[in-house]
Amino acid sequence: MADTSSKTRNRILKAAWQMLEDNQGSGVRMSDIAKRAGVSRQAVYLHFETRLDLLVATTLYLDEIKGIDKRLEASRTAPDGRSRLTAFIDAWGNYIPEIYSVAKALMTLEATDAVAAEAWKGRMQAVRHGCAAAIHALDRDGQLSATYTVEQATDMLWVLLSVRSWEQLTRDSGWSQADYIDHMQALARAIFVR
Amino acid sequence: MADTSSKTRNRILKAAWQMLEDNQGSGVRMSDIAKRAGVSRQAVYLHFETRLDLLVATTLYLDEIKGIDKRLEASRTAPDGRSRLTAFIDAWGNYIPEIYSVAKALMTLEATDAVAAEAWKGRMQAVRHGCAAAIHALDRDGQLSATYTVEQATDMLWVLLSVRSWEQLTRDSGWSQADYIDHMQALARAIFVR
DNA sequence: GGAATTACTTTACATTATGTCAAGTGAAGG
DNA sequence: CCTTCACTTGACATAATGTAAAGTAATTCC
Repeated sequence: MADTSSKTRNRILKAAWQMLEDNQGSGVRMSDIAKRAGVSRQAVYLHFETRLDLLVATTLYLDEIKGIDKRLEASRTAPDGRSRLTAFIDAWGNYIPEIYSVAKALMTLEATDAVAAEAWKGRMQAVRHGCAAAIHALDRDGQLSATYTVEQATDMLWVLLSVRSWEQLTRDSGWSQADYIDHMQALARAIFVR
Repeated sequence: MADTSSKTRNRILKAAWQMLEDNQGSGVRMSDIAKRAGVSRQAVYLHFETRLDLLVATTLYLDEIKGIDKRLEASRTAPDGRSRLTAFIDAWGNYIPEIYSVAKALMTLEATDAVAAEAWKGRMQAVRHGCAAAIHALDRDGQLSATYTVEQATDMLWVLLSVRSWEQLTRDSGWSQADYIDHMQALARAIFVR
């Protein structure tokens, strides 16, 4: 069954997620996932051609489970650019820790595998679109700081809200999640809002 | 000869550097480096215990060749905190592209190898010290924005000046090196200088 | 009720890069 | 002449991904 809805397929996805969560996204092998799902290693390959395919499918699975679309919608319906920016940072910034482990595994592949790099890039483009939408909203309100073009502001916001930046601040520098959100919101308002 | 100054050892380091530069830090094997250096693969292991050791040695080799210490000195002798911050961003920010390929190879290992993670962390701590020094100078002048503690400002500057952030802006978003430097300097002044 | 299909298991193997091991070579130096 | 040093040569261990082929047990179809 190459279908996207199969009991086994879902068990594998859940196992992959849990396994990555337990190990913070590193050192998880196909055989570990298979074992956790209670199937043979080959069964995994029956549902996912490669490890990369499985990881990508796991991020999509998480997006669905976690209802990220709905959560991002709050920022889309914000009354003005400024509050939209704040809401977007809240929604995306708080989603990062929930997907971090799976994202980490994908980022690890990214470095050595060109196909994985493309896949990760695609996923991150979605975030960039969110950034762009927030900046555009600000611009439409005539509230975007003159220091930045729409393009530049989008790029900068995208970097600030990257998984890597989140990782460095919360993991390496020990910031709490609340501090991260608060500071990012304050920083974004300080530099982007006129 | 386990010495740090040996003709062959230096040839290997140079070959590693060139090879990584040519391939942007990915897909470079020990055998490729050996071939380029004109020695056997085993000769490389005679001088460097592991691939990680070789990569770390290559970054140190680059630091020396490029004279990074001297270049960072300019920021240390700046007359005031504000100019010190600007000078530091100029020095470090312009050093990143010169070491990027080697750094990339190290960052790739970082994801899977705990020892590599430690090594990379150590190298990045040096950058953090530079950030801390610049922020401290600003603070001594009574010029640090009230929005940040010294600690927080250091962490934030460290993220902004991380290799990952540079990578995303210049590689993924297509910023020129000059744009990167200018914007980082302007941003840092805007948020950190009172 | 027998045949075919489906989903999965089991076992074995190819691949690729790192790192180890042991024996050999050729030149420099006492 | 003999030893030591720096390096070479070739073989092997390891670890994980991915492939291949044959087998099994349950369901479905006629």
